[in-house]
Formats: sequence, C-alpha cells, structure tokens
Amino acid sequence: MSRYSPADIEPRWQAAWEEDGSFTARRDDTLPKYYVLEMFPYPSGRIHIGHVRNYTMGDVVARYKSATGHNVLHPMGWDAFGMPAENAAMASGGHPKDWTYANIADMRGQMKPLGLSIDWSREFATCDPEYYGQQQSLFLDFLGAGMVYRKNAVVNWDPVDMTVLANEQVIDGCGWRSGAPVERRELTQWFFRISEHAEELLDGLDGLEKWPEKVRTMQANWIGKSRGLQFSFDLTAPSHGSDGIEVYTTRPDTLLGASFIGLAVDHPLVRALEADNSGLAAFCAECRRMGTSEEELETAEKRGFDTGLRVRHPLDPAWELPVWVANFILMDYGTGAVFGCPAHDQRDLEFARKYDLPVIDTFVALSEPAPVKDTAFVPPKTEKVRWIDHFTGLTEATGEEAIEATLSYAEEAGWGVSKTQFRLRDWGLSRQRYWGCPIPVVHCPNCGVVPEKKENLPIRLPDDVSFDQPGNPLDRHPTWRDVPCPTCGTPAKRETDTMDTFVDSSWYFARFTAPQAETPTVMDDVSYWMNVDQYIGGVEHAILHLLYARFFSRAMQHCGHLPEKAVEPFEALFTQGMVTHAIYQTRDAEGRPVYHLPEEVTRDGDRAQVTATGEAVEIISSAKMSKSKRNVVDPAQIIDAFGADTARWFILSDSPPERDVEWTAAGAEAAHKHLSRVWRLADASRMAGSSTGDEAAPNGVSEEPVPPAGSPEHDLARATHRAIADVTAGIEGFAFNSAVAKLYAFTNAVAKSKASAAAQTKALRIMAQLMAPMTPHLAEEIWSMLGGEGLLANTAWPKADPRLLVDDTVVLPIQINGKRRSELQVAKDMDRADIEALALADDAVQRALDGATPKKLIVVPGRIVNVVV
RNA sequence: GCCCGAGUGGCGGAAUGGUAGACGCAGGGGAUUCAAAAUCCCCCGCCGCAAGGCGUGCGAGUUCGAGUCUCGCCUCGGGCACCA
Repeated sequence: MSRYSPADIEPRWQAAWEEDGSFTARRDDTLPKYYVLEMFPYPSGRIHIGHVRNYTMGDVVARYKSATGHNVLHPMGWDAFGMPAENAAMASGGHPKDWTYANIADMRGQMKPLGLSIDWSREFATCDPEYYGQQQSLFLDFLGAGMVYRKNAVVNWDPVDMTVLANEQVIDGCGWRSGAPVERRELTQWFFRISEHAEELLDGLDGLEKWPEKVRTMQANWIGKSRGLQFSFDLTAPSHGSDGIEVYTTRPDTLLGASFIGLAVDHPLVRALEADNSGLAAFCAECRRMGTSEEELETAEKRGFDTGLRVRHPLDPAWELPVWVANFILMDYGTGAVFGCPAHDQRDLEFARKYDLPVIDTFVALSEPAPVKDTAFVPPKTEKVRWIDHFTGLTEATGEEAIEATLSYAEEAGWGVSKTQFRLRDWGLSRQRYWGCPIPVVHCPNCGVVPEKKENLPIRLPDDVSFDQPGNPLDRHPTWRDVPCPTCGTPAKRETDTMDTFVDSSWYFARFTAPQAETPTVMDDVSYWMNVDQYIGGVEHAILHLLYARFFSRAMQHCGHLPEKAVEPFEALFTQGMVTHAIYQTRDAEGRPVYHLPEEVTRDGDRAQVTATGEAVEIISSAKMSKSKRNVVDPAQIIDAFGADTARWFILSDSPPERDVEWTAAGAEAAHKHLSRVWRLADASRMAGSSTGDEAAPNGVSEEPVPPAGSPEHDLARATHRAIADVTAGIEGFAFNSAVAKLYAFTNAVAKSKASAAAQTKALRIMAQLMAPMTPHLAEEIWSMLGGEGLLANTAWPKADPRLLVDDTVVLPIQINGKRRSELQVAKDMDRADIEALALADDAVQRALDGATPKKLIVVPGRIVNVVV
C-alpha cells in the first residue's frame, strides 16, 4: 500500500476492536469507572451530520478516558417511540413498528462505520417490550407511591381529524393536515407530581458544578420559584357561589395601582358566567380557538371582556374595580386571576390603554412623580425608589423591601398570606396515540382505575392496527381494550393512553447499566456505573428532558431502583451547539408548506430551485436540523468519499463544540489531505526502518534523558511534549477544535524536523496516540506501521514531560498607553527592576517619553510591560 | 411576549483582563511537471507609497490595559410544558 486508504484501513481496525472486545464494558472494582453518554437518537431514518458531531465528541471522551486508565461504559440505544412513526404509517400505509425498526437498522448501519467505541451489546430501543415493560413497572411503583394522579387538562383538538394535536402540528391556529381551526378540549389525563419536587429540583442545581451555568439558570427560571401575596378581592355581590376572587401577585407593593381584575379564560368563575352571558361565551370561544402553547398565548393580541362584576379593593371597601376576562392570563400559574396595575406593568398598561381603564401612577416614582405614558414604570427590586402615601408607611425603599413590607402588612391585617409559588407545573404524560408505552392501568366499572398486576407486564402494543381512520388506533381495536379487572375479574377496559416519549428518555441511562435485567435496574450494576460521568447532547434539551430525567431519578431512588447518589444522574453535562442548515420550502396547491431536502435542491447564492422540477424555492434562514423541516444533511457523502476518520476529524475541527454551526462541507477535502499527510509521514518513517528503541515503555517518557539543547531532537521532543500538553488540555476542556489545531501544528513541526529517523518515529507514535480519540482508525494504522505493540486502543495516554514544556526566554510586549509599540526578549525569570530598566531604554519608549518620566510603569513579569506617559 | 445564549478577517475560528486574528479554508505568488493532478515553499485584517492610522455587532462605562468585566441597544439562534 502506498497511500492513505481509509476504505481498507477502517473496516480492518473495526474488526480488530470487535475481536478484542475493546469496548465491551464489564464491572471491575480495581479501576475507576467512567460512564460517557450521548443523548440517544430518535430513529428518524438516516443519521445526519448533527448526530456525527454528537457521537464523535462522546467518542473522543470515551477513548480518552479509556486511555487514561478508566473502565469506560459507552452505550447506545434508540429513543424509538414518537409521532413520526405514526405519521409515516398514515402517509405510506406501513406499520410504525416496521418503520421504526427498519430505521434503526439503517441508522445502526450508518453509525457502525464511524468506528465509535460503543458497547453495542447493551443496545436497546425504547419500543422494545423488554424496555417499555420495565417502564410500566416503574409507572406502577410511582403510582403506588402516590407520585402519579389523574386530572383534567386542555389539549389541542382537531375537529376534522378527530385527534389531539401536538403544538408542533398546530399551524396558525389550524390542524396541519385538516387545516381546520383547532379547538381546545379538556380530557382526563395522567400526571406525574413533579411540582411536589420543585424545591428539591431547584436546590439540586447548586450541586451541579460541572453543568453549564446557562443550563442551570434556564432550569431555575423554568422552575420559577417566586414569593408573593395571595389574597382575595371581595365581590360587591356574590356570583355563582363565590364571594370573592382569589389572586396571586409577586408585586403586592403595587397594590395601590390596581385598576382591574383579570381572569383566565378557563377560570372556574368565567366558566360559570359563560352560561348566562352569550357575549362572554362568544369571547371565550374565540380565545379558546387558539393553540395551548405559552408562546401563542403570550404573543397573541391582548384582548379582554368586561364581565360586569365588580370587586372591592382590600385597602378601601369604597374602591370598586371591574372584573375582566383576559386572554393573556394563564390558568396554570397562581390562581388564574391577577390584579392589573397598568402604571407599573407594561402588559397591564397596554391592556388598560386599549380598554380605557385607569392608570394610577401617583404612589411610587424614581424620585419625583412622573405620569406614565407609553412605558410602565416597574419599581426596581434592588434600587431605592420613593413611595408616596404608601399604606405600609414606606417613604424610600427598594422594590424588594416594599414587597416584604407589604407581605407583613397584609398578613398582620389578616387579609392576605405570603406564599411561595412555582411556575413548574405537573408533568402530563398521557398521549392519545398508538406508538408509545401503554399506561398499565385498567378501568373497571366496579373498582374504578386499577393498576395492572406486575406479572402481566409488559402490556404489549397490539400489532394489528390501522391508521386509515382518524383517532387513536388503540381505542378502535376490536379486542385489545377488553381485559378482566386485575382486582375483581369483571370485564373491564384498558387505558388507551400511552406515555409521553419524555418518559422513555428519563431513565434509559440507568437501564444501560443492566439492559437485559428482569427488573428496571439491578442495584449492583446501577451502583457501580451510575452516575453518568459525562452527558453530552444538544442544548435544545437543556430544560425539559434534563428536568424530567432529574425528577425520574428522584422517583426511582424513592422506589428503590437507584442508589442515593444517583438522584442527580448526570455528574457533568456538555451541551453541544446545533448543526443548522437553511430550510428549503415551497407551497402546495392549498398553500401549505412543503419542505425539501438539501440534496433535492440546487442552490446558487440566495436563490434555489427544486432540481427535479425547477420550481423556485424559498430559503428560510438556518435552523436546527429537523426531520420534519427536512433540512438535514446526510454524512454519507463525506464518509463514502473520504472515510470515517476524515468525517470525524472535520466535524471536530470545524468549530467550538458548544457553538451552533451552519453546515457546509467546504474544507472536508482539506481535512482528508491532512490525514493523508500524516499517513505519508508515518509511511516515510516506516521506510526509514528505524526502531525507537523504547518498545517497553512507549508512553513512559518522563524517565528518559532530555536530548541536548539546540539539537533537532531537542526541538522535536519539545514540540511533542507541547502537543501532549495542549491536546490533553483541549480534550479535557471540550475544546476539540483547539486540540485539532495543536495537532496540525505538531504535524508541521514533525514534517520540518531534521531529527533522526528514530526520533521522528517516536514523535509520530505519540502523534498517533494523541490523534486516536479523534481518528482512531488512522491512529491504529500508524501505530502498527511504526511497530507499536498490540492495539493502540489499549495503550495508556502519553504524559507530557514538564522539563520540555518550559521556555528559558520570553518575549515581553511593551505597550505605551495600552497600545503595543515594541517588545523585549528577556530571560524567563528576570526581575522587575531589570525589566523596567530595559523597557525604559527601549527606542519606542524613549520616543514616546520625549525626555519626560512616565506617569506609571506597569510590569507584569512574564506577561507584559505598559508605560503610561 | 418571557427565559437562555451567540456575534472576531472573504470563510470556520484562536486568545488565564495583558502582543487580536493561533490553526485551517478560500485566494495570490513561486518550485516541481512536457502538461496536469498530487506535493513542497512564500504572501494574505482594513486604509495607506510610506510613516502611520483604524480595527472583535452598535453606544456608553470600569481599568495602566477590554474580544474578555458592567450597563443600555441591535441582529441571529435555542426553549416556552403534546417535535424529539
């Protein structure tokens, strides 16, 4: 062989690893364990370049940790339930199960050639009955522990397709298939009591030191702990059995500015009022013709309806306020009712201006009272402001102090209670869909809702279902629902709701520690392997998935399925940026969007057309790769053309791992050229036929003598050890792009080196070791070409020799007034006074000073000199 | 709308508060070649002949010194509870 040929090299080394069992994880108490996990993929059909990025990063960590003496667990599985499988079945008539398993086979077939160091013996899919049966068992434990309950909740209902729609399926208020306006409908649904754990989930964030700060902040804000006042506005006349309206506010200090009460559309009182107020009923119906997402509610035009009811202000019974229904008030937060304070809340102000409600702006101001016009004045929480005739007697206080004073005042006066409130809502897990984990309960006419017996698990999904009619196939199945009641034996009906797919992904990491066990987990295994030492995945999962998984770990621990230490299951988290791509869109005859894959489109700058038809394509700015938007890039082309190592090297070198990247393949060829160059260097070294003479200790360099200073061997050894230090730091710090850059520099150093053949071979073997986490096949090949013993995958990571990392002299930049003007080359340990003298003698400094003495002279030894003139 | 990020040459990006632009892509020049491919060498932020000046989305501020810290904006991206 005379040139780099990944097509030959890569399968050969993959077979060697497989034969060696290099990546099979076994418990071993003599070694520190390390559990690396990438968020498992949804089997959408093909892997895309974002997957390659994710799994390559994880593989770098796994291989590096293995080389540094850890017993590594690095598993892979499939998040296999979900809507796309049903959509595919509806679109092309297949079965979701067939579609899903075929996709898994395809994707596994695409992933294996990447040479990932995965223990494939642990693979499972969440749609395997062996997995979801254990999940049903967990559900029953949670149910028994009182962590699951049923209540009514609102869903998006498509009246034509007779089906519940996901928020994603609601487009401009209409069903994505039927085009019919979506309705809100209330269904009885299952919920996990995650909100009972709000405080714990919040407090737990403090301990997650190896999580990105931004993720902890996002989770904390999501949980949304707040302190406020709960109290009642008495109705001037009782209405439908209520005497007053309970409100919750986080700004009780602005109570003097109250000018109306706002009720959520779904507030119980509103529901009651609707019955005999057709105008209100029409208004509410209008508001309900809207999706359920918070985004939609918050961005919709603010609208209100005066109920005609009046309430009394708690501080002054003579003061009456109108009660409005408003479409921006959330029933799920607080009491579903607020008081509006237009002067000190922007949204309330806009509402008040629209409906001509009073704006009371006279009791708090920055210094002098100023009338509020278009912008509400929100009293700052931590800055002192002036309070005028405030009922608490405050005159000057921060918002926070005013809130506290108000809380005490209301509590003492007895008309309000201070209350801690969380934004976090209970987790609704019911889905009216086929392709999910069946909820293992039975509805019995005698006993009510009865849990299945564990010995009946798994409750399997029936295979004989069809998707040619609207609605949930489980509901329509001729026999599947019919079961005897587990308690009394009378004929009963199975629950037909399946679980939210977030449930599936909330404990898979624990299942990987004993994927074939007859119980959800096995304590010995889960105790050995948990926690996940490094979790890696897209930042788009920063809130929901990670929060649900954290809740699940607590619940599992409570039920004895996880050890105490695993309540926080992810020790370290790395959120990689997304690989984005433009979305190519056309419209069908009805004006609905049609998306096109990048490979179906011919693009020229800002213009694009469908290659096959010539139809003009609208280019929508880049967004995260998503199957539904079809803006996915298949890595197969790069892998086919250049091999897996090039794909891996390129995706790692391209940009910092945490940052989003707009995908472009420009440069993939250059990555391949580089790997070829490394191969040629190794090949030349092999031809030179030199032995390094240190076969016994390929990595134990620190005991060796340092080559004489000034020799090419010395320079090469320095470059080598610089590279070891830099690449190690790059990998440890998730700066893979920098690690790659350092390896480029090291390659240049080796290529230019005049050192002996033996010294070069030695350097190249270390280069192979340093490259192994990124380009494992090429690294093995070079290792073997240069006489390395055994598999490189089993060798220890090289150690940098500190003697070769230090410099004797440093270049010290000289700044004049902060601008670099000159530099000094000085001994590393030269003392301050000598540096000052040299700096002042410098030509540029002399010119700048022009005979004067410097105002200030800053010397940071080893760093910089700054002369202030 | 709310929460969280990001913004540096033509491009991807580098830079413990201390020489902005490492490393690479693209581009330019040269060597080699009958020619090409491949490879190797050199140049490459902007303005300027030069001296020099200007430069990290915009505007302020802190500091001897700011890409980095603070405040206010702009633009783009992610999330917003039934996409996964």
